Amino acid sequence: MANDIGWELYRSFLGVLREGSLSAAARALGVTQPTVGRHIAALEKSFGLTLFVRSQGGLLPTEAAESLRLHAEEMAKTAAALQRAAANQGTGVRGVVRVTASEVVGVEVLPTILAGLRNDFPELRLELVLSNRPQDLLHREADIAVRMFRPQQTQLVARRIGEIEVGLHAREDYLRRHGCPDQPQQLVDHALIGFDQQTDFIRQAARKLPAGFDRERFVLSADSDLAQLAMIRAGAGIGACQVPLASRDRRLVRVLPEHFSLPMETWVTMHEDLRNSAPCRAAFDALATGLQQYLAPD
Amino acid sequence: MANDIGWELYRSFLGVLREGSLSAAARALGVTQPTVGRHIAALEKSFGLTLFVRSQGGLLPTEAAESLRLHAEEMAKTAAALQRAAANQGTGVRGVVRVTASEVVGVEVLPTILAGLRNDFPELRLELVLSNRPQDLLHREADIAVRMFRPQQTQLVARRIGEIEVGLHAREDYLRRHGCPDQPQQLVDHALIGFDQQTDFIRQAARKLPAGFDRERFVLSADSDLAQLAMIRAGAGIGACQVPLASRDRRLVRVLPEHFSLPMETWVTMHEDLRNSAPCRAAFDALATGLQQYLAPD
DNA sequence: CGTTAGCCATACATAAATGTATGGCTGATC
DNA sequence: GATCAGCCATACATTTATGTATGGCTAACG
Repeated sequence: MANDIGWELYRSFLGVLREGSLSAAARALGVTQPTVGRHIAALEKSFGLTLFVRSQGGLLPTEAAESLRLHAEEMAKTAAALQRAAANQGTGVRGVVRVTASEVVGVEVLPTILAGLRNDFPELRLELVLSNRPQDLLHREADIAVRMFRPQQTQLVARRIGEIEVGLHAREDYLRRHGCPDQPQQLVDHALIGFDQQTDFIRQAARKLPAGFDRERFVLSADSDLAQLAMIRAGAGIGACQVPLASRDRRLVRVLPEHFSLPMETWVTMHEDLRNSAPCRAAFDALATGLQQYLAPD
Repeated sequence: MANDIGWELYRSFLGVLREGSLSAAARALGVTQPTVGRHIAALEKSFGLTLFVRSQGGLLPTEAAESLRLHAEEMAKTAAALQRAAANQGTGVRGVVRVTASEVVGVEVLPTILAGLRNDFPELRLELVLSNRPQDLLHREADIAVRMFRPQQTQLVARRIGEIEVGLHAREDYLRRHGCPDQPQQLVDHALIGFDQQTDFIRQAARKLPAGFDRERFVLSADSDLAQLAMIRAGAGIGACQVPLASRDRRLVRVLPEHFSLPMETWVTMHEDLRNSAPCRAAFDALATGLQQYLAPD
């Protein structure tokens, strides 16, 4: 049983996996090609197995190497998390804070809030991770999350912001041309902008939808919420979007407000260890107040 | 933004956190004290914060260092997982397989099975992690788990072994002295060996218990299942243990079998990626057949 | 109060890892 | 088919990291 293996080697290993060649990995890692080559050789010797077959134009990973990839990726993630955690540890509001949110919120709502935050704290840096899949706050894939459900785990500091209402909307001129439905059944005659049944939230919400607004009727469909929003704004038809978002755009009109209304609980969440971190705390507070204002503008 | 930090430094960092001094960490890591000292200094410089206050008799971690501890621990765990994964990748049944199980199963049932396995494959090494808290198979804290519940996650290969029955038992001579109860109410007059209400399984099972066998009646209590078992074997009173375990010991007699019977579903589980790993596969099969035999001896 | 055992810091020597330079190889492009 | 751009492997120089040796310090113990 040889001794433990230097963690640096794993880093080179991951580099080669990602980049596909010693040279490219070396460039990415800021070292030279022979160094990476030696690292891989050392690993292969330690493990007693071939990780890459040297071929022209690069190295291609063996099955064994692929099976180790996830572990290496996780090491990289953890190393990044550690480094960020350290950067946020000092005094003063400086460092990098990673914020995760849905695409729509990230594109439409957060920029204003974060810009204001950056204005108050010039030494603060922000990273946005936009994804509908919740990031793992416990392992610090992100520091702060804007989420549409009550967080389950303890160890998380969570603040409930309120409810974002989702409703059907269309552009004014679209409705003028096609008529504005005042009964759900009339939706059949309209161009409906739909969603793919992906997130848990949608699956739940789908049961509460009024008849007439179901998947088979969709004329335009997109898996991206942003694309749906863009289609609504372009006057392509009737679709669902957040009410406070639509009310910013004077051309957008709400459709069937009594029949179609989905409230989404909104939470801002972070790891409890970050309460004492000045930059995270500042970002957390800014997000909470900013989103509150988004929900209920004065 | 300084460059990324060498992963080796994190290893030294964790070493100092664990050992409490540069010298001790150096011994543990197989390097020298000045080296570790330089690593810590390098980290502190990179982060721009003090991780340890140098005091007589060692370094004591600052709050900042403590907040980074979990990340460092996780890096170590992942590195270990990667190394094990690599060791199991080669051809032939060799390498290290980590098996996790409850304490009772690990002490009473597995040794025979694993000894046989080792006999068949001398190059195979086994690590036992005994804990009632389930280990994380996805992150490979263990390779194979013996569990008392159906695994939730996909990505896991699971085989249902059957049901282990838990019943009340006591030693023959104890019952001869104190009489053998044939009604639950009579338990009141006996020395009951009890458990602390810790695991989920017990909390659920507690509801199904017959009257008379509840926490207030316990004369002897232990948080360790092994200690309870030892007390039953020592003839200290009546307690719960696995039926196939008790039936090995001729002196042990089952008590109130009609009134008290808890079946525990038993599963052997591993990560699906390990299906192609010869050592894991061998261990998985051996555990499955071995446990099956434990449940229903011919 | 001296002695011991533990610790950290420093200076210097040594070993190890990295970088530089080069050659040979392949496939693409003109 | 010649040129070029990309890659890996090797030999050699250099930097970097590590180990060795030592001194100073503090707490515990006789």
